[in-house]
Amino acid sequence: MEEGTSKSPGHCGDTGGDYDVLQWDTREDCEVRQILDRIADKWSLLVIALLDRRSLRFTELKREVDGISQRMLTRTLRHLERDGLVRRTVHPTVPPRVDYELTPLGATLHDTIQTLVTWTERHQNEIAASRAAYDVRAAAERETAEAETTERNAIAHAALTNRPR
Amino acid sequence: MEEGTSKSPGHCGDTGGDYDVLQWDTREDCEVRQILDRIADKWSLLVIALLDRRSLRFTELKREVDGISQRMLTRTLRHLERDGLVRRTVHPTVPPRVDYELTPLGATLHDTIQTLVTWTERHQNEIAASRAAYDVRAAAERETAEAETTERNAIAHAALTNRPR
DNA sequence: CGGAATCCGCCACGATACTG
DNA sequence: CAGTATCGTGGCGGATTCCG
Repeated sequence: MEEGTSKSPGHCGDTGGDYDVLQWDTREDCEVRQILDRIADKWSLLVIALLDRRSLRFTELKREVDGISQRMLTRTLRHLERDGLVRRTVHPTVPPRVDYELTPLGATLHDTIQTLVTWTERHQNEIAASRAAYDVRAAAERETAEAETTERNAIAHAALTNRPR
Repeated sequence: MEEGTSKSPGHCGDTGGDYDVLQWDTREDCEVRQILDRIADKWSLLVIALLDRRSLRFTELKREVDGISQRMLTRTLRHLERDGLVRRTVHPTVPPRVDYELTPLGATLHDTIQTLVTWTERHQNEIAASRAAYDVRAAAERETAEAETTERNAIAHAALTNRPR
């Protein structure tokens, strides 16, 4: 069905054998990266998560996402629709009504994403702690470095003023 | 580092009750989003994937990623280090040598990411097909719309030139 | 070798106004 | 209501230079 002809605009992965892990990353023009970038998109995740529960109208989405501009919402939805993750249904009424819903493919993506969100929720405390510790270290280092430079400057200045040889 | 440090960790989610699914998405300042954005980062995934196999030096990393600037590599590594995903080891030799390796936390993240990459690889054909179909439809629509406007213009022009009432 | 600091182009995104 | 079109800008990311 959808099998076969991957016309391969770059035909990245599945050379088989070894680790495919190393295949998808080095090529930045790889198609996997394109899709990943879309998924990684700031708004896509939110839209997908919202649509997973029920289909929504444009304005409902706009209201729920809170912070998205209509421009970005439109773009995001178009992209998701293009990728076959979201289905757009236009009701020829007046005023117009457009419903958005997740396709089966989109639903499977949402499942996959959830594991990542779960990971994030589970480890956000560790990460926060790590960040705090890092910031403390960084601040300390910056301070010592600063002290050293001022001291160095003081020495140099003293050498120049007191005994210019 | 001119990076925007996340002040106000203000513990976003877990207001309890209902679905937590709906908690992490609506708040854009949520910490989960911050972490997700980092993961979504163009280079972070690549670096993590490479470090999963073995620890690497700075230059090795730079050579393997292919396309990254030293600035971005440094930034990426600093961020990952700050989040506790990567450990940085400086050998006080000359010339200097710095090794980067995944922390246990970073390793678990890599595992989680892998499921997403697997999903992408598994469905990239469907997505490519969907995109192609969408593009065809879009092109067709654009063409009809264009035809309509030209026709409309022709009618208007005729009306103005032949019988200006 | 492994960075830090500086300059700068560019485009992604937001705000606004208009349309059907 | 559900978009498109247009313009202005902030910041991301690349190139370059200098330092330890």
